[in-house]
Amino acid sequence: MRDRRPGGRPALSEERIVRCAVRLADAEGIDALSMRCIATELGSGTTSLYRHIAGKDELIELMVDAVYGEDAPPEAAPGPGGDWRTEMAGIARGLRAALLRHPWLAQQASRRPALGPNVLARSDRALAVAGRATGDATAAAMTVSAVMTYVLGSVTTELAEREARRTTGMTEEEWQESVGEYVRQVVDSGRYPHFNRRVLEAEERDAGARFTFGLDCLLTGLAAALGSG
Amino acid sequence: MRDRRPGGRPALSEERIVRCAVRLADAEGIDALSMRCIATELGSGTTSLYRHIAGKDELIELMVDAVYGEDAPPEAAPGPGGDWRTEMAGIARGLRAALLRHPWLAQQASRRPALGPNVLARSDRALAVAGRATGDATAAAMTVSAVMTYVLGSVTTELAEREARRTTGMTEEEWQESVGEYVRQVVDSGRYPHFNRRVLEAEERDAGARFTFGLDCLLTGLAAALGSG
DNA sequence: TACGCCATGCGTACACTGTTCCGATGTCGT
DNA sequence: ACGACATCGGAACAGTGTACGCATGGCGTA
Repeated sequence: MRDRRPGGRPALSEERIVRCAVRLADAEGIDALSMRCIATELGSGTTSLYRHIAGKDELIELMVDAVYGEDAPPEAAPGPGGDWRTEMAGIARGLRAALLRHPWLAQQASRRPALGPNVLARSDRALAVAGRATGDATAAAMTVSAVMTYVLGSVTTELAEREARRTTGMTEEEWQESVGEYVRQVVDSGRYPHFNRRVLEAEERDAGARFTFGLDCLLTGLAAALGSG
Repeated sequence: MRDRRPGGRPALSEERIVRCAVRLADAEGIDALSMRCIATELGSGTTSLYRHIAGKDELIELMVDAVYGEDAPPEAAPGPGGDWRTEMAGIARGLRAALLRHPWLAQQASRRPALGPNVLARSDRALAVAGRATGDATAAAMTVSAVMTYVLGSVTTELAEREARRTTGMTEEEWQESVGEYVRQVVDSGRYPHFNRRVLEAEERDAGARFTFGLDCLLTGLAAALGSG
């Protein structure tokens, strides 16, 4: 009855669905990602998707691993010439970039552990670098864990504000205005003296600067721990 | 028509609703938290809740600030006698404990920035400690940011596994079994040599040990950065 | 004491969600 | 040419957040 694509090749496929879902989640946010939405975008019936994926949970897992498999920026995979610190910093920046590219990714990190093949590949590269700093496999594993952990927390904090802005539909300026008003009110209450001091004296560094500062400190501490181990 | 509570005092209140919601979210997970569920638990109609809170979003914000306001464990607020490093470590452990006590809390951190009064109070205490390490307000702010960020990432990673176990209803052993099977399969593929090395050689440290290791390293690096600044 | 206002509670309804069931359709192997 | 089969998709179901409007009863005021 309906017109079908000539040749009978399937219009839907796991890969097409996942790619479309990633695109939609990037554009509209993970909350707005619904099966009906994906199907409409793909020009197919809603329930047809279930011929290729088991359910929404599995779909999200596939999405997560798919974006972890995106080409890492070149700085994340330099030749093995440099020292391990700059290389590890490169890997961290690459991970941060991936998490920032797909704001929903960090949210999923708190719901299920990422264990897909592409995630494992990233771990493998990081472990290789850490292995150059220490021969102790346990120490190397903990080093990688600490760095990944810091990156995740940093991006999460950074995205929280951005997401709040997006869902409320505020522009950067409106948001600043809104938060500024609230902060001023809190400062005037005088109950948080140190917070006041920060607001009044500290210059506002952007998220990138904060990320780099903390990462440098962490790597310094790791180097110290590994060197004396 | 219905029996009402004598004295006409309102049975519902924002505080009662928030407390109940926190209890339910702790017990059943944030996904199972629905308005109908809260109302049933409270013995009231579903839409009655909206007399006291604006909507689910606001409710969650209230929940977040409520648990941030829970009494911090004593170790988090020692007298100002000790050095700033151990005090900051105490604050970090206190934050970690709060996030672990309410597994849904870390998930919300990636959706909206925490700005409630109780959150600000915690920031204030941390800034006080950081201020003892450096006179530079900007440096102090970045130090606090780095520590909080690390804690959030660490707990997020830790909870991801726990949550996955809970939603699949697996016991610790079943989960280990399930993941172990998958890991063995990956190892046998031989595509991730460093990952293999970790699996084979590294001893498995629990989440608490990993947290402490990374935190110590971060604090070491921060001390170096602040000392030379 | 009697009246009316108004905060509070809540039943109904609506537009959504993910998912299961089952029928229709078209292609391919035999 | 015919039957098996994979693919597609409409209908239906249980569940969600919440807007609307009506009942109810306590309280301030006359």
